[in-house]
Amino acid sequence: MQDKQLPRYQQLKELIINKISNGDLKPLERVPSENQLVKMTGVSRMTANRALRELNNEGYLDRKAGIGSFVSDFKVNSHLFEIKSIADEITSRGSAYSSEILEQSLIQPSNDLSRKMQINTTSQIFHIQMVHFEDSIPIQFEDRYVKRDFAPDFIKQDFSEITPSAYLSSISPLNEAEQVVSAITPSLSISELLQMKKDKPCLLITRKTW
Amino acid sequence: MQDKQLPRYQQLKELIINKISNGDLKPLERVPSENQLVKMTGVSRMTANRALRELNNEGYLDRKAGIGSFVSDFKVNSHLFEIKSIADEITSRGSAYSSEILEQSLIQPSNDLSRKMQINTTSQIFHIQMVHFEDSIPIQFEDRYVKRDFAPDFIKQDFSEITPSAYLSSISPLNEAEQVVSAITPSLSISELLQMKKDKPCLLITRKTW
DNA sequence: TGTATTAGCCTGTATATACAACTAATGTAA
DNA sequence: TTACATTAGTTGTATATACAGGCTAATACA
Repeated sequence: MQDKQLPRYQQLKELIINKISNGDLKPLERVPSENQLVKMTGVSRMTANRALRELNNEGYLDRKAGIGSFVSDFKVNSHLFEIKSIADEITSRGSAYSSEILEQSLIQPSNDLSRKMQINTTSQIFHIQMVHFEDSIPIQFEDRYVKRDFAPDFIKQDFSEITPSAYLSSISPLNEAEQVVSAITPSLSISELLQMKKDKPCLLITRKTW
Repeated sequence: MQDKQLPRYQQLKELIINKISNGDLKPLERVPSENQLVKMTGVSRMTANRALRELNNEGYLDRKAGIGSFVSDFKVNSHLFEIKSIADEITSRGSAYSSEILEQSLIQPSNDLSRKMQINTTSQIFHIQMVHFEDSIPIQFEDRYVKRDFAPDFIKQDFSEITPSAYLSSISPLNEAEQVVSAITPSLSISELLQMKKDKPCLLITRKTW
């Protein structure tokens, strides 16, 4: 694909991003200092500086003069997009968060679903449905599909303890999202789950992350 | 406030950003090259490079090797946030855009409005209401308030030719926005303006830009 | 023992220099 | 005229060097 090689500072950046992605470097963990990178890779300090500085600007790292460079805690600082966990959002409002699992299973995708997820119909997909509560008031219904390959242990999780979003972030913190927001009048079953008055509108957020 | 002076690359960045903000440098216009900045300001080429490179990363400039550095066209590339003009959005879908002005006046803000806009009640505020059409179908009702100080000629514009968003962008392209999206059932008058069926939900976008 | 100093690490910035790659304009030879 | 080479200006990258300033731990000293 890309025949010519990337610049060295970019190689350094990707090396570190990869280590973060595959869990080799965990949040808050120390990354090699500029001088260590110089010794390890043979580049000059300025290109090591550029790599770390840009990773800092992009939110991957936190750097402090005199201390060092550390992997950002993505749970706190969601820089790429506001993929805020609904649980965090509720607790940050000072309310109590709880949830109820309706469905948690391993399925074969329908034709429509496999097309949307760009997989073939023989792949396996986790499916989870749950309701999120703020102070015992149901405020969100979640209907989520996750590739089995991406999160093999997804089905084993106890999502009354950790939300799917939080769990998936812990596996691979680097997500981008594409979402469409629209206003709908929910179906009767959903409307009942959320204890809404009949025909009251709500937001439908269709989101795809990778 | 900030007693100690900013680093030189940062001073350079702000100098250029200011020239863009006050219209001294217009979109697509050429900005001084690295070597010109060296001669003009006495910095080394590397710090001029850093200033321009970061402005490029932040979306203020477009740079091409062998060509030069140019102010970004913010109408096309809205990097800060997707404050896309409704007109652009419609035309980019290949549909025909049109609009109808309902109200265009200069008012004194109510107590509530002056508080929301953080001004005093003696300031003057432009008020405009209009409906946006996609292929003759009404799809958006706009209710906008603008500080007179910010755009003194706002009231003179012919918004059947240029949308308020586009006009305000042309005055000051660097906007940030804070917006809240919610689902509502619109009032009867709005619902009629948009030719919606009664009790059909729609999106309410409350937005504040500066 | 307690305190002050120092040494050594870290990031942050700034400079001078060098070479590569790209582009547009210009000059030159066929 | 046309085709090619040259040249100058641009950004992109990489290095070596230097100094400032923040922080920590070891060290020296009273």
